[in-house]
Amino acid sequence: MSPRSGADLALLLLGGYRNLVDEVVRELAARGFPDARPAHEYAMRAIQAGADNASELGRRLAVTKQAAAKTIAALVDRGYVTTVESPVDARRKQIQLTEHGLALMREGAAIFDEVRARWEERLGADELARLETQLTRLVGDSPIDVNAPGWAAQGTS
Amino acid sequence: MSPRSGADLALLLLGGYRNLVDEVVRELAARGFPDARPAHEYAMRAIQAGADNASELGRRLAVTKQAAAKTIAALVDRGYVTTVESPVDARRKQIQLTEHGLALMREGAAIFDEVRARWEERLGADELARLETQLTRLVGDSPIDVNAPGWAAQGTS
DNA sequence: AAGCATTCGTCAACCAGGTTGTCTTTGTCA
DNA sequence: TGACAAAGACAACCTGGTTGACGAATGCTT
Repeated sequence: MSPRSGADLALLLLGGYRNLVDEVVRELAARGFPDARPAHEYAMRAIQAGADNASELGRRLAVTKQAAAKTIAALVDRGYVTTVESPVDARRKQIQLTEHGLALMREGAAIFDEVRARWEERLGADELARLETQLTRLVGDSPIDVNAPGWAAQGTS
Repeated sequence: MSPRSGADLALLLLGGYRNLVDEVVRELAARGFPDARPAHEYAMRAIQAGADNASELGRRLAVTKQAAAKTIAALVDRGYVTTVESPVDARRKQIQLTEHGLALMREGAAIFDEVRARWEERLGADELARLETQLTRLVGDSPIDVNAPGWAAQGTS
């Protein structure tokens, strides 16, 4: 039993991610956010955590500023984000979550946590915590750095 | 300490997958397969496991037959796969790995296993095995079904 | 044997989320 | 003041998918 090849491990990680994210997107659609995409969640988390322009957002998500600008355009389109001119730097276009954007974040976090709770039931709290700890040890050097002060304070309940 | 929100868990899974796959692609490039993409690995695993035409490949990878056909075209382009007319069904185009394709699979499996070995060093064999077991319990119902008789017999050493 | 439904592959158009490269505008600093 | 760095925008392109429409081959039923 058990996979135990490196390639299988990759498939497990990807599968876990997909299971989780697919469900969140599906649920978000059912709860009034039919146009939310996975990438939006992450971008908005980074914005909430302090990325207030395209270049900075790109840095935090480890993508180019052009890619970040496209994502921002999509978010503005959908009404999750607005841009305002920076009073201090005429080059900058500051971005902010709208009320609608904040509502999406609250709902998204709630769904993520519901899925996590189901996983906790399946594995037991200890085992899930252990799994997260070990994953953190493996992934500590990930380039995706969305978690900065600001996010945690938001509350995910 | 520790993340412990559902969204953080998603990021961990994605981060782990990316770390692993990025390294494999980078190493494959260094070892003579500069044109190998992550999707190729999975498609070729499915082919090796018995998917011998575009429609079947699509089913196993949980994508449309059109997407599978594009992947096959890319693999043929790169010399990893060849197609032959089916003797029994004139509609079918059978696909097979070439020698070059088999070489890629061997090298890819070896690299995956090297990374896994490094993770094992970092976590300890027990902890990594435990992590894989728990992930398997969470992901058992993944739609990606690449593992069928045929692959395991190939040997990944 | 005929007729119909299914399956296989393919074409075309499109989308999401990225990339590189080039450019203008604006800011900073020596 | 002049050189350089940084922000945003534009264009072209790539990968890996999607839908929809289709003809040709096959299989199933009557």
